[in-house]
Amino acid sequence: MPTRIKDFYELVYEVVACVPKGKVTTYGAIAEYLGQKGSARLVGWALNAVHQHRTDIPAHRVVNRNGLLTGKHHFPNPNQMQQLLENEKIKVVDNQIINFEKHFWNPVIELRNH
DNA sequence: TGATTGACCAACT
DNA sequence: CAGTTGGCCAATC
Repeated sequence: MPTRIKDFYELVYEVVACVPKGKVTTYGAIAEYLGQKGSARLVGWALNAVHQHRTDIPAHRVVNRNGLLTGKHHFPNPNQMQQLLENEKIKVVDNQIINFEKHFWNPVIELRNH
């Protein structure tokens, strides 16, 4: 079992860790930032095991392109994801982020020269 | 080693 | 408008 994290995972974690408080991003945006637009599923895979490698990654700030909390069931406590978002002034109704566009944080733009 | 699946997305039917 | 398909890559069976 490798003690080192896969490069792809590292990149995903780094991007997620750079998401400011009160902002959210999407799987597709991260994949696009990594230059692999079609690999959004890999971002999901990376986050699936995120808690096994890094427990300090705000995975609750990553949702699908609809602003839907598709990954909440993969949290230790599904309610925690929504709770954390609401704790950051992000309103969530019916597993969906209100004013998602307003809270959207695009790594491609924010980290373009990073 | 081949087949299947997965916290996705976009295009097509 | 809803369901299907293709694509991308890694992990599991």
